[in-house]
Amino acid sequence: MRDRISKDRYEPAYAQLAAILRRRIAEGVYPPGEKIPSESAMSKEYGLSLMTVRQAIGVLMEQGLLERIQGSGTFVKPLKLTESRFDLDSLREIFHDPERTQVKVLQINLTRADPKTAEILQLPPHARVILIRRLLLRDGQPVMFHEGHIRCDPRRPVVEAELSLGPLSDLFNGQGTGTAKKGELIVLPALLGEEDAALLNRPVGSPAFRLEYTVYDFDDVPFGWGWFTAPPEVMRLKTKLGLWEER
Amino acid sequence: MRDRISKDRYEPAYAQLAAILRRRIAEGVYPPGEKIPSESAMSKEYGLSLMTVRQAIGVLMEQGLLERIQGSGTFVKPLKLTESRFDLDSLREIFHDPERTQVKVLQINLTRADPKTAEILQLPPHARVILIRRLLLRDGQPVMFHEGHIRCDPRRPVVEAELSLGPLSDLFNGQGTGTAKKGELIVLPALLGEEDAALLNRPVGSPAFRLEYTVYDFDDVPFGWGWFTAPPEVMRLKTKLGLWEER
DNA sequence: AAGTGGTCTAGACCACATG
DNA sequence: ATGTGGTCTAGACCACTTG
Repeated sequence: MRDRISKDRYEPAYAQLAAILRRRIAEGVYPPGEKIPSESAMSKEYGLSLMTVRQAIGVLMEQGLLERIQGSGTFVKPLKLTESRFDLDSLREIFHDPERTQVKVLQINLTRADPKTAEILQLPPHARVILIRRLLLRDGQPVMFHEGHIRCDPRRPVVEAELSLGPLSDLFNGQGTGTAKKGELIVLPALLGEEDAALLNRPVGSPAFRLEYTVYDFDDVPFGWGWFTAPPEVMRLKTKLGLWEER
Repeated sequence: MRDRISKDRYEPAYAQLAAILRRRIAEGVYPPGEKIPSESAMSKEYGLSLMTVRQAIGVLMEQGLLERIQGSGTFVKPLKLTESRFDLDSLREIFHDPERTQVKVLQINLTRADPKTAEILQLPPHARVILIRRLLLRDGQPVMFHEGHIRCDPRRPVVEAELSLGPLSDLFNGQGTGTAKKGELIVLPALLGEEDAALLNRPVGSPAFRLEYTVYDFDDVPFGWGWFTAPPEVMRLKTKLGLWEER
């Protein structure tokens, strides 16, 4: 109870309270599964308004440390491996600095849709599509392979951005100014085939991630799909959960 | 401007406003990258308090649809594949119903730590550890393989839960009542080796996920590590981003 | 019935970005 | 200087859970 919120400080009150609660959880004062003091109790104890207390709890909820149960209380959440979340941070680095990243276009064609592409893009068989295959290099070393299929739509100005030699930033850092409304992604384990392995300069049959995507425009029409192939060193799916130092 | 918040309704005002904004984004009224009306403007327009408007925006921010930039405005966020997040929902199903899930213990030993285990668990070479190897079955079909190494600590009552035949729920649905403070996980692509393949009843060399974990107790001492091997059908890493119907 | 979280208001002042 | 989001208050009433 000796913890206080200092008013005259750069750190907002809700953040201070969140830090206090976080520390108490780490010290075992509030063990996993247990209830923490009620919002009104903390409001009085620290001289904060209810909304501020709630904001502090909100912070720790986003971090997966607390759980609110209406009418019953706020509880310390035990670790659940099934609730872990992975993101593609490791790829962000790559696409965010054009200094070290180069793109080598292997192939770019106006061609006819194969059956799978026709199905995914909801096109008649043999409709026209654009096929792109490219290699992503990092400091000159090949790190990722990409194959993409784009609907060939007269209404859309065949998005130069998507064909550009640029750092793919349009696909990964925001679809141009907004052709895409939604997308679907799936990560799969895969083996490097002969071609992939040669391109990426790795042994045939070594394990890699395959990131498949489909993107839809604002009419909910799928306009592109494809995949990236990346070895695990490049695309790390790593996460922490529970109480690590700073978040 | 014809949208209104109806007061007398089961749906909270902030949710109604969030739905309105969501629809406007979907309709292209607020295109990606553009600024939406200011909080005070919406506060006046809909007759809501500022806090309520902020809550609505907060909802859409969590969904990755909006981005607040202090002093500048709130913007519609373009799709960024690198910001997609994957979770282990597919595993949650498995561990949550003991009806269909069985665990078959293949091996359970008090043994000596191998070098890797000693390093990870911060133990002297050849220290005592518990080794568990088990097979997870779903409707009688093998779906997942687990190998775990647990620190053999006299202070801790060798957590029966962890050794139990139970549905592993302690590992995946909350570490008992709270032996674990934090954990680290990494997903890797892998090939099924001879043993794994035989156990899981799959072809040798087929691709699979390997989920490696380490868990720490409240003294920050690592007390267990191990991995799960699962074919992609079992452990789906799939996600959507952008504007799908209901979230 | 009492306690808890969930929603909401009508103000206030501050920090930051932009012109 | 103006407008934006960021924080905060001191109340209020409602919905839910529990004894």
